[in-house]
Amino acid sequence: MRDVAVRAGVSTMTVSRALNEPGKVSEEMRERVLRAVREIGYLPNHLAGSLSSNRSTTIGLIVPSIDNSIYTQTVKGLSEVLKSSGFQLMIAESGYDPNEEEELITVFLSHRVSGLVLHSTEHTPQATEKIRKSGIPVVENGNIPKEPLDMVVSFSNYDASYAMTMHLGRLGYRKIAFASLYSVHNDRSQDRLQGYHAALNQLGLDPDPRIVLETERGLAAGAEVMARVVQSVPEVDALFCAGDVLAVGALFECQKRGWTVPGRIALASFDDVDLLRHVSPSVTTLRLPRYDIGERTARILLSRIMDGAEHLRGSVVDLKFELIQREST
Amino acid sequence: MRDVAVRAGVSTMTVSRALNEPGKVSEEMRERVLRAVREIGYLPNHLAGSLSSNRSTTIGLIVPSIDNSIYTQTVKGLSEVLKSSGFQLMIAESGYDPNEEEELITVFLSHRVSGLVLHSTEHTPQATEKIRKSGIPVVENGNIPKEPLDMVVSFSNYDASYAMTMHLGRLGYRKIAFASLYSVHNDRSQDRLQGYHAALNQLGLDPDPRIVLETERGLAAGAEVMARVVQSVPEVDALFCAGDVLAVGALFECQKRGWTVPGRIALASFDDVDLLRHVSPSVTTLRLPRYDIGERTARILLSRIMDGAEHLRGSVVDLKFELIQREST
DNA sequence: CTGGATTTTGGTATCGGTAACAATACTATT
DNA sequence: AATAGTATTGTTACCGATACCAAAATCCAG
Repeated sequence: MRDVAVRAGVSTMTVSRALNEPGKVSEEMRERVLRAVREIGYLPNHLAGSLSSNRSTTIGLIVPSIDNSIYTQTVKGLSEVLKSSGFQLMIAESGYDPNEEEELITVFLSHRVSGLVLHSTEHTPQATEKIRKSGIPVVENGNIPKEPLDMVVSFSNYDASYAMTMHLGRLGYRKIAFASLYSVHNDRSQDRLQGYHAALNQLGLDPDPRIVLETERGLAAGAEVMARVVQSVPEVDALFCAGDVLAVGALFECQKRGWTVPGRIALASFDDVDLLRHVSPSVTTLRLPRYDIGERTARILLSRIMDGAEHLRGSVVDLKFELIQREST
Repeated sequence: MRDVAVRAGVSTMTVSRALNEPGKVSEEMRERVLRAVREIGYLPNHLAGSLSSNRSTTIGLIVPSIDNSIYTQTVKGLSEVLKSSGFQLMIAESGYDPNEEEELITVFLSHRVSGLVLHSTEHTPQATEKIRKSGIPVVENGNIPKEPLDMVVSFSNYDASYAMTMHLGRLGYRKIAFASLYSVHNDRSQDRLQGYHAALNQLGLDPDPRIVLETERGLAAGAEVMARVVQSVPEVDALFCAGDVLAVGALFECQKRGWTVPGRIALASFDDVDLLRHVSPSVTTLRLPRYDIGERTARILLSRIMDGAEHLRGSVVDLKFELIQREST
């Protein structure tokens, strides 16, 4: 930058202004500086700028696992909005481990990110404390927690699960099995389970622990769950797969065994992946606003950072969901 | 940091050393400093450190589109290795546009990333020039280009496509259709097409422009391609979908129309997504080392950055692929 | 034409660390 | 015990920008 200043015959301060606050500099100066910048091929040093101004243009994002299709839409939404404001995204994965998450939060704070996005809503006390102390805005977006850290942009896993279970009940299914992902350190999973139970209760149906299962992610797991449930409790008439692509695996298993869907057993899923609309029978599911969550998260974060919109502190945005009835129920 | 130094009764230099080069400081000092750090709740400022030392611990990654399942495995591989060395990942998407990519490269260089990972292998001249001038190591990993920017960790799209087409030819298929993604600004796509043509030539089969199609991504596109090809050129006996989930869409279309696979038409795919093994018939495909590419990319980059392994400059790592014969051919 | 208000530009300190070298303390050798 | 050698700690300058305030230039009314 010094070189640019010398070349343009001005002070570094003027160069800085010409580049960052063009309005505060005369037309002529601006051109002279920009020409010098071009001639020298000068590239501003963001590190120095951030250090000096005590403002940064990076946002930290922590997801449990990057290779999960449900996050990518959210990341895309985040990324697109942030890019348009010149912000950068730092991404890391916590592997569903709160301690790992805490570690990553520390690293991000060290990098002086100006905002933090956390998918998980379970954090260690130290993590919470560090974030509070740093004073930067945070958005949680995997669920709507009882005690938010700061802002929340999400949908309610409890409500969604409740809605789908009620839907199955209203369609006349009486023995509704439930499969979800492991619920340790995963309050999304826990809330889904609770929503399911609340709905059963509302429907006047008795819960049956034999048909409530936790499993890992993936097609194979879904297939296995379907086989296990139907064989161990033959009177089951519906399966609600509250996790990832479980339902697809379950459907394939039915096709393989010759169990008709929804004749022999109805099937419902949780996330509207493209696949569910194209398989036969198409699968009833919940459309979750994954992309919108990312977009809205970015917007609310930017308001806080750039406009200092303090009134947004602690705000909770429930983006809702949509139940899509298809052939499988 | 000044506070920590005062509290521990030492100079800031000693604090810096106690934290970053523990070996260069006496046992007693180290403990005294660490205690002060804990008491104050001090968090080092990475920006300042990087600026001062002229070294950063961030790597920039540019992918065409984040919400594409084939990249996530690579990102995971990258992320895991980098994390273990305390490096951070900045991710951005170029939307398949070289100008956008150039813009992002500029931003990343401004942020003084110490390495760059590019999925695309097509760049603007200015982008190439900026990277060269910056002197930082770069890895391309979407393809093996004729003129690499620097290092490459990938597989050959040409070889893979050639291998699959030859495989189909050897199985006795004579009228092999080919579907790929749009090839503008996408040399991966172009290379796949060339591999296909080279194989046809080798097999002594005549190319037929009516059965070579370019389409967008997605299940619907795959379905549409299958329908179009079979109806316009009935003598076609195989379809090679060289892109994403096209093959799954194509398979569903066959099931819907009652075309047996591989009886009426054989089907082959390009990327070994989990799904292809679970559908019925299971689909012949190419297993590409997506995760390994990420892992290896990170390692080679770290060698360059931390050990200054200059002999690695310009190295090209071909991670190969594996052809998986299944029921669909 | 002059004085004061306003805009434009510059000087200097500083952000929070590390590099490079200097100074001091400690060890070992003869 | 003296000296060289090594390990430990400190001093000072600087990384490359921006903040803050001062100085110079420009403008305008009276």
